[in-house]
Amino acid sequence: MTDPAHRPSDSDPVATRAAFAKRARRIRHEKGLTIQEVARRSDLAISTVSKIERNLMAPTYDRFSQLARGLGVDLSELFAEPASRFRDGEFEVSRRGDEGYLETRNYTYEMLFPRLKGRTMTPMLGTLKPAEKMRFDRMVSHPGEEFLFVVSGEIVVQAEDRPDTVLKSGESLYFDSSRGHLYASATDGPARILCVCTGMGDTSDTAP
Amino acid sequence: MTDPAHRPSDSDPVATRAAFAKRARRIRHEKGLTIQEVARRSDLAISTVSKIERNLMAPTYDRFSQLARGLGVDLSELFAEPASRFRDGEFEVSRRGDEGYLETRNYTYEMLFPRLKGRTMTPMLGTLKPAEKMRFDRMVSHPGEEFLFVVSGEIVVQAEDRPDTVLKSGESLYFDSSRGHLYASATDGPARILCVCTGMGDTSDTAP
DNA sequence: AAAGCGAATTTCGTATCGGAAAAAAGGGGG
DNA sequence: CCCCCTTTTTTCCGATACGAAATTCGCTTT
Repeated sequence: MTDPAHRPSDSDPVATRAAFAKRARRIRHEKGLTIQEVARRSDLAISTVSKIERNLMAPTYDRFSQLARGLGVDLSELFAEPASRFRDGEFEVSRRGDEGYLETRNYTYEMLFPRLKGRTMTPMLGTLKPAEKMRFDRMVSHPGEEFLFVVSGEIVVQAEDRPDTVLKSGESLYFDSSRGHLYASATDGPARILCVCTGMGDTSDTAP
Repeated sequence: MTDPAHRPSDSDPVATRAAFAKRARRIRHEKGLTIQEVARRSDLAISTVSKIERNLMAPTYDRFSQLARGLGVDLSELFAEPASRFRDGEFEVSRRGDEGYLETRNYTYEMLFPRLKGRTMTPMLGTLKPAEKMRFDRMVSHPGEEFLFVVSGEIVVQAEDRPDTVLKSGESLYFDSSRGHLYASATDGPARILCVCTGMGDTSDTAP
């Protein structure tokens, strides 16, 4: 009915509500709660929770907000469907050199937790070759944020619209990954860095 | 009573609605849209959009779902409080010992980027005292995820429903922070760790 | 000033939400 | 099978969302 031309994201008027209803019920079941329990914790009427879960009505913002509290989830979580979620007591250790290597001409990256699906952060250990031995690649940029910590050695960071920055062992950097960036060792020898990214999904793609 | 900012998952019933209203209007202004334009694209009545933006009513699920479409944003974006958002090319270096210390009986934590508002990750450097010298605190837990890397020394990690885990220098750990946890040095001397959390807002609160 | 005009707000009637309580649907015992 | 207890659904009605139209606001133009 609206212009066929533009489609912002997807968004469906009432179609998504059915999905929302199912999600609400599923979350409740996963947490082992009863309707009355949720009703009590959210200060909603029992009947209201029941109707919402069966998609018999469209809750107002207020009820919706209360429901989230009653379910013990963040408001935005009620919209975050997807699948492989990092959840409930996940706990994994990484001994050095486990697996998930990523070798390029200038870096050697080791993905630390390649098997943990749905996590927010993507940590990796890298070994940087000296700057003079590096081929000059173009800078990389990707959505999300990036935290960089120098474990040993000394590195130089090139970033778009920024003077080069030298970081010594123990120093760190936090920046918007969408700014183009590039690392290299600042000395004759290699340098070890620890790099934690967000917004990379959880599949290995391009190195930072 | 609740945090002034927002965050963990508590969510106030109607208090947050005001923030929601402001956000809706701000997004509309940022996109240079008029109320009627949004009304047209979302198939909402003009008056409805106006009332929602001024917090004169609590829209139903269907309405704010339509509103999101009309604004050209994803539903979840309407709830993701950007507040002070980390944005567009942010770039900050942390030399060791800058500031933001957090000293407790058992740990010494140094918040690495206390000034960077709106970031997703909260990185900190910690020095752990030996286990035998630690007072036995109860485990801490908080929403979000946590990545821990041992910079030097050797540590022991206690976690709920988990056998104690010993991590040596260079090894790391990734887990759901809502599982109760506690760290200590595993040797006679202190240990240095790097800890990166998510979901802590960006104000310093309890140590991990 | 007054007029003109688009944007935003207010008014008002109706459709719908949403709470309290009644009814129904499980689920075990005895 | 009947009774008792818990969980869920249905019913009923007061409260509220929400659309159409009227009104007011904030401009610019003459």
